[in-house]
Amino acid sequence: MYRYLEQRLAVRIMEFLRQRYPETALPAVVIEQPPKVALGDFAIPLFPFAKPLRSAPLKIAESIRSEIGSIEGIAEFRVAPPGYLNVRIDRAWLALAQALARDHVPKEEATSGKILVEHTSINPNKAAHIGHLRNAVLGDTFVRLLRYAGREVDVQNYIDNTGVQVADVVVGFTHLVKKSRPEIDVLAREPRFDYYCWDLYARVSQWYAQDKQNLQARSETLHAIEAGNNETAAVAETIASAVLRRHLETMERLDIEYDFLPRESEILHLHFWDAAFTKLKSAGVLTYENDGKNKGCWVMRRAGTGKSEGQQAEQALVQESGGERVLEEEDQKVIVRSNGTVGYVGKDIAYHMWKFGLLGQDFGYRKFYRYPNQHECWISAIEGEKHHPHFGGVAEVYNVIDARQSEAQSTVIEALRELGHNEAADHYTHFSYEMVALTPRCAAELGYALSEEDKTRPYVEVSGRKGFGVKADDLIDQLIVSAKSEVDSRHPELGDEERRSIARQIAVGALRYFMLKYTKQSVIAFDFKDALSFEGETGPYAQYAVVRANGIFNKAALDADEFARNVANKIPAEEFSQFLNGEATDEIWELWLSSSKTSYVVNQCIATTEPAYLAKHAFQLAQLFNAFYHRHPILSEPNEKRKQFLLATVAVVRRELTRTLAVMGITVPPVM
RNA sequence: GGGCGCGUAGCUCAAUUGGAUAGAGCACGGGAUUUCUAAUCCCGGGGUUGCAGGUUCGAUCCCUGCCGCGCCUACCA
Repeated sequence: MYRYLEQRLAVRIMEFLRQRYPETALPAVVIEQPPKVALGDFAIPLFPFAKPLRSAPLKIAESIRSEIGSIEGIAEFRVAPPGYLNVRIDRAWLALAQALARDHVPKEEATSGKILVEHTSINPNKAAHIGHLRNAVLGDTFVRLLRYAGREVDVQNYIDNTGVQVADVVVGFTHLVKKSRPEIDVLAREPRFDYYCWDLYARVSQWYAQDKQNLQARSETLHAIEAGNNETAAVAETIASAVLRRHLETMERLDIEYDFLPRESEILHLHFWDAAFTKLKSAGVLTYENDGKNKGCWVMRRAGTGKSEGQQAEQALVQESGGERVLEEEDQKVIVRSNGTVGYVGKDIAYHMWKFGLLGQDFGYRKFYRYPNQHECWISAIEGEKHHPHFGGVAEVYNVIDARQSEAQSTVIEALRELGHNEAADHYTHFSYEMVALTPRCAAELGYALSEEDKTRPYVEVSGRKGFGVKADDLIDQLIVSAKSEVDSRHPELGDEERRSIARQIAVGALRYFMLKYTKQSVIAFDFKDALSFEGETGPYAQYAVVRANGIFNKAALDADEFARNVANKIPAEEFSQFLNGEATDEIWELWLSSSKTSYVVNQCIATTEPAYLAKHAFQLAQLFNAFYHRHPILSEPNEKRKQFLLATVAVVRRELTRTLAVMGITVPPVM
C-alpha cells in the first residue's frame, strides 16, 4: 500500500514538473522518509532541481505544493526548509485500505519466468555448523521473499558427493578406524552419524599432517570414487547419503525444505562436462597452454582481470622486456588439468549451463526425502523415475554462497557471457554473504586452544577440517533447552508436550532472527550470549508482541483475522480520521504507517538481496506495538468507538507482523 | 604484490544507497503498570563516523593518499 502510494506520488510530481518545464532535462524524483513522522510521511528533496530549473529549492517546493492539485491518498503538502517538500498521507484513507488488506501489485511484476535459488550446499562428510546455518537461513528466507512477491521458485541444494572432503572421511573409515562395510552401514543409521564423521574428518586431517605419505590414501580414494562402480565408491555413497539425510533433518528443524538435490556424481557420470567442454572450446572461451607453468592445461582468463587501457599499455611494456609469461599466468584460471581431469569451476560452468537450459542434457530424477507435509524432495540419478517434475531451464538464478567464492562465481558468469549467453549471465546473481566466525571468548568456552595472536583478534574462523566450530544441531538443542526452561517456569499449567512445542518455536525464532539481523557483508562474530538471548532485538521479542496481540483478541473472544476483514464496515472513515489526526496520535499513526510497508520492504529485500531489512521491519513493528500496548489499555477503553479503533489497530499490526515473521520462517507460539 | 570487503557509542550492529538533530540492542544507572501476563515499557549518560585532503547546496556513504583488520589470489572442492 505504502509502495503504491509512493510510486504514484513520484509519477505525479514528475508529470507536473515536465508539464511546467517542458524544455528542461530533469533529474529523477527521489522519495524519502522524513526523520520524524511529525514532519510528514514522505519527503522529497528538491535540491537536485535547483540548478536545471534555475530556481531555489524552496520556491520549487512551493510551486508544486500550490499547483499540483489533489492526489488520491495524499492529504497535504508542506514546504520545509532548507528545501524539502514534505507529504502527509490521508490517514483515514490509508487506514481503511489497510484494514481491507487491499494491496496494489502492479501487473508486470507477477509475470516473468521461474527462479532457481541454490543454497545450503554443504559437503556431505560432516555435521552442519553455524556457518551453514547462516547460508540456509538466508537462502530459505530469500525463497520466501520471492514467493511472497508472487514468483515461482525452485530450491536446490547442490551436493558435492565426489570431492576430496568425502574422500577424506572414507579414508578415515578405511585407514584409521578400519571399519568393514557392514559396520559402516550400521554406523550410518545412527541418529547423529554426522557427528561421528565430524570427529573422524578432523582426525584424518591430523593424520595427513603427521606424514605426507598418508596423502597417497586420499588420492587413491578420490580416484576410486570418481571412477565409480567399486567398493570404495559404494562406501562413499553410503556415507554421503547418510550425512545428506542428516543435513536435511537438521534444516527441517528450522522449517527449511528443498525441491531438488543435484549431485556432482551425476554431473560426472552423465558427462555434463563433456557437453560443456565442446561448447567452451569451440567458442574460444578456453585456451590450451603449450608451455609455462600451466603447460598442458585448458585455462580461462581469471574473472575481474579485464584489461583497462592503462593496464594494456603496461602489459605491452612487460612483453617487450620479456616478462609476458609471468603476468599472463597470474591471470589464468585452470579449468582442465594437464592430466585431463576437470576442476570444480568447470563442473560448475556445466551445471549452470544446465540451470539455464543451455546444455542440451538433463539429470535423471529419483524421490529422496518426503517432508511431513508430503512435499517431495528429489535427487539426481543416472537412471531416474519415469514420472518426475522438471527442474532447470529457469529464467533467473540466485546462488547463496559465501563471499570467499566470489571469484569462482565471477568466472562462471564470465564463461556464460563469453559463450554468448548474455541474457543468462545478466540473470545470474551471486547472493554473497560473509562468514560466521567465533569470538575468541566463545572459542575458549568450547575448549579450543588459541594462539596468543588469535586471542587478540575480533574473531576466529571456523574450520570443518580442524573440527573447529559450533555444530548446528548443538546450537538448536541448546536454544530449545534454554527456551524450554523459560516456558516451564512461565506456564506450569501446560502439558510437557505443548511446552516443548512452544520452546521449539521460540528457539527457531531466536535462531533465524539472529542469522537475519546482520547485513550480509558483516562477519558474524558468534557468541552464545548473543545467540541465546531472548530479549531486545531478537526473534522472541517480535513473537511476543504477536502473542500479546492475540491475547487481547482471545480475551475479548474475537477472531483477529475476521475482525481485521470486517473492520472497514464497522468503523466509518470519519472515525478513522478523528482518531488518527492530531499531534497526540502520531504514535498510533506510526503503527498504521509501518504496517503498510510490508510489501515495500519485501520488494527492497529482493532488489538488494538483503533480507536484513525484513528483520528490521519486524523489529520496528514489534517495538512500536509494545510501546502502544503499554500505553493504551484496550479492553477497558470506555469509549466504545475508540475501543473498536484500537482493536482495529491491533488487528492490522498483528496481521502484518505475523506475515513478516512468516516470510522470515518464524511462527508464533500460542502463549509465551 | 594484485583483487574484494571492512573500520560508526564500552560491546554487537543500523543508517531507506548523497539528505533534516548519526540511530537500535546489549551492558551500566535510575524508574513504571494490582490492568489485554514484565521475554515488556519509560528516563539517563555515553560519538572528532580510523587519519588527512578533495568533489558540492549537503559526505558515515563518492574520489585520492595513508593507517589497521579480514577474506580470496592451488593442475583442492
